[in-house]
Amino acid sequence: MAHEHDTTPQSGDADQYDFAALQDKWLPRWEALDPFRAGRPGDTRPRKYVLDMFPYPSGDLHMGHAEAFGYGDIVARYWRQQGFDVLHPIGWDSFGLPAENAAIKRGVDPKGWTYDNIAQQKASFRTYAPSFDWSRELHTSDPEYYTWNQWLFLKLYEQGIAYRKEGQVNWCPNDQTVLANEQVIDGHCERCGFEVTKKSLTQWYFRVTDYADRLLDDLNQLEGRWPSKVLAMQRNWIGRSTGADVEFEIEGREERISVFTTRPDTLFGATFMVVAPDSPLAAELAAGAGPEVQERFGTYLHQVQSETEIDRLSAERPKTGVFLDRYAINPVNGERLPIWAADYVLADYGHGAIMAVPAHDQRDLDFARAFDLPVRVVVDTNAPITGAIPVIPLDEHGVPMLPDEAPSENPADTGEALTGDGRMINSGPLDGLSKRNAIRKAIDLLAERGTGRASKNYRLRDWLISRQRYWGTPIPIIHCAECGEVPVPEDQLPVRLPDAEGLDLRPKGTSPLGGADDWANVACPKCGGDARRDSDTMDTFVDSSWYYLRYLNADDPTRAFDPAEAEKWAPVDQYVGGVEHAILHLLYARFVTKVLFDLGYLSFTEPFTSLLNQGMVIMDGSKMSKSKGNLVEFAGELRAHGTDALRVTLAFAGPPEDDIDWADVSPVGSAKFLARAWRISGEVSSPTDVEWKGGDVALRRVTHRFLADAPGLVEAFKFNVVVARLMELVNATRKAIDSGPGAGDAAVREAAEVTAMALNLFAPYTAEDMWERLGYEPTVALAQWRKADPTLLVEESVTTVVQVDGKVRDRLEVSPKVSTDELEQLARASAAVQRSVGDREIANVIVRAPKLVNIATRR
RNA sequence: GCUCCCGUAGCCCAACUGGCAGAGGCAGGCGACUUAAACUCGCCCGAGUCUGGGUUCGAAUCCCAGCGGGAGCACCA
Repeated sequence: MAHEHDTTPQSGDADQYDFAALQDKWLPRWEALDPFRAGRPGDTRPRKYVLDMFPYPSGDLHMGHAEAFGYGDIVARYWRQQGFDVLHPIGWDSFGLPAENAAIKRGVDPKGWTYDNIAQQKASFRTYAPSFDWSRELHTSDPEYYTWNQWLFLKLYEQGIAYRKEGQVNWCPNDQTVLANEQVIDGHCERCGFEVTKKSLTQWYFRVTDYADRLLDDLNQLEGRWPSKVLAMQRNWIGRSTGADVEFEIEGREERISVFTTRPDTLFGATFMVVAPDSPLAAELAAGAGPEVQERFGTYLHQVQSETEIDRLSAERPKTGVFLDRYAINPVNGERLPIWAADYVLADYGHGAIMAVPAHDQRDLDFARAFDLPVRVVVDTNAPITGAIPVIPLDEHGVPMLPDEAPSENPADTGEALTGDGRMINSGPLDGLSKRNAIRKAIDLLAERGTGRASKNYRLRDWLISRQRYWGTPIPIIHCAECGEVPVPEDQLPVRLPDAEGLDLRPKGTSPLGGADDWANVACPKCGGDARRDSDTMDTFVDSSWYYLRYLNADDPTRAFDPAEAEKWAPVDQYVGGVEHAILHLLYARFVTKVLFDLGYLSFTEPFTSLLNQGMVIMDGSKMSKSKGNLVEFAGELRAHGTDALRVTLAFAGPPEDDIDWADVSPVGSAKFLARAWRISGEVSSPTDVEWKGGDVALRRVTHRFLADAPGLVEAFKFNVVVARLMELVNATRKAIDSGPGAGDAAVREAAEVTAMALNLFAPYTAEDMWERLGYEPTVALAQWRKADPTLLVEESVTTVVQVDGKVRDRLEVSPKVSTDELEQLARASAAVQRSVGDREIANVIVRAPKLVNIATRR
């Protein structure tokens, strides 16, 4: 501070940070440079594939898009600066219901509506400046794309993975249409709010359940690379449970009935059997029981089927059911078990029938108490369990307690089923065993007698992919009266979607495509006779299940994707998107990837190596919505603050996976920071070839600490911390200019250059302009990340904290290379320490050189 | 009901995974520049980490219990 510097900013526009001018200036120049095209011939850089979940073209970008694409772009730009050829493509998930709904409501063409939206949204994207390789842009609604959906369908069909069956599907009685599971919100239709019911229809499915074990087990590979929340949700959704299938003889029936149970150890506690009322089995059993039972059952079934999802959602409601006047025989003890039909048993899980053990299952107990059925305890949950050896509990006199008098509470009285571990009682050969051992032994027993075996079941159901909708991929199947289902030959693909013109798109329970007779009536590819095309279209989740592969060769008209390109780029290194797709999309993409692996097209089994889920942008503590009047419009924010300030604000707000409350953040503050950084680039007065070594060491230390730390922070998605560290660097530079060595110092130029280079991740326009003002050619996006100088990372001296009994008593300035012994001597010599220790005896000295010494005294 | 995650300055968030609770921002205060204001620049103010136990030389960090908030699943045998 001994010398003076002229730090007065020059007046005039040259020193006014104007984000709009920067955007106008750089956008056309970048587009001319086209720096983000990946996979150029001869490019020898290592590769990275960074992918954002592609958007549905709703017309404009919103804050959620800004956040997600902003994060994806940080990662893409980062890897580019680390020397990678980065593939960062973009496309449009452009099939789907909103286009069709708009068409119905306003009488417009779904195609025109969709492509208009894309054009509009693309314009917003340009200003927001993500570093996309636009040359690979795809639209799932183009025949060039969906023809490969059809190809995929045919491959799955050949494998028996795509199949048609009749099943219970979600049905909206108001809209007269089938709904996907994801379109049922709390039992209501997401479009009209009507209560959803079930209807039996013949639909196309993909056999996801065949892959259940792999989908579950392979999640272990993703541990630590995917959010644990998503892994948990997928595990939960797949819901594997292990147990046994047990076969019961039925009086008056040839074949035995299988039930699935996770508790074969409690077989001796079974007191009745329950079948799902809406299963064929229930109908058959009732039919065999005489007219009175049949009538009772019919009434009950009718009642069950008229129930809405809402009713079924309530687990609290009382149990209902009817006795079928039939009996099953318990295979382990020959007991007669009455058979009931009750809707707490689901037709499509396990075998649609259960053995009821009311003493040890809460649902069975509730049912037993409602209908006064017997309850038999077979596990003494009060008995201590020691490893594999059963321990017989003693009573207060030291006498071993006999099994029959052991349990203290009777579930029939308390209403609480005993579900814990314990010692088997009243169970013949299983008596005395622990739960785990009893399960094993029960399965052995059943296997010996040929009445059961170990078994697994899943909560996961097969994927219903057919939709009675227009705006989707036509299913490439032809129905022939003679030949049945005939797949469209591959060389006749694509089956193009007919024009919407003249079709009635209103939902009426059948596919609009069925009304396009010219389109639907075709000759059977097999026999040449009259036949009709399948009129359903595919779930749009089929489109998104493999799109990451299409980007690799988006223009190739000869195949869905090139396995050689897949070998080069895939799997995706970094996937970014919303947690709302935690199950459906991600599960389907994982499934399709495994199928393609099995077919020999891919060499990997998981599509997305690492996953980042961004949180939501909220306002005033709650989700933004028009009705709440707390909407933050992306377009308005962009106009007010510009791309860079928005992107910095989103990156700086907190951990990316947390929700961002727009009321808590300050885009104005971000703009100030950017202006501050930008101004520095105009003040630097040293030449581009200045020697760094001559620069101010204190500032250089800050710069190089940043260079050393930022990569790890970016890779850990701690974008907020990187921005904070950049702010620190800018503050330090400002200080060096104003009250340090001044704007001409080499360290100031170095800091400004590093700031520009790093700001490229968050604020591309500001970074580029700084780069130019510092004397470089565009583009900073391709400038390589500087290596930190290790000699600048070690301090000349560090502060050692000296504690006595954990409390800080002194600080010592020492060399970072100080030895443990030396440091201990220094600490012991400290006057403050000696005063603090007093005359107490020193029990232990912990030295963590060079940072800390803790002296523990005997107390 | 079950499972998981999170509680740090007025607010948003850091803290090398056990070693000085503060990197950064917002808000607030003071000052410089200005006729004044805005802008800009500088300085300042700030919690002992939700509560109660435990482990440890040492706990925001690990363990147990509770309180508060959020998310997912919910008759899946």
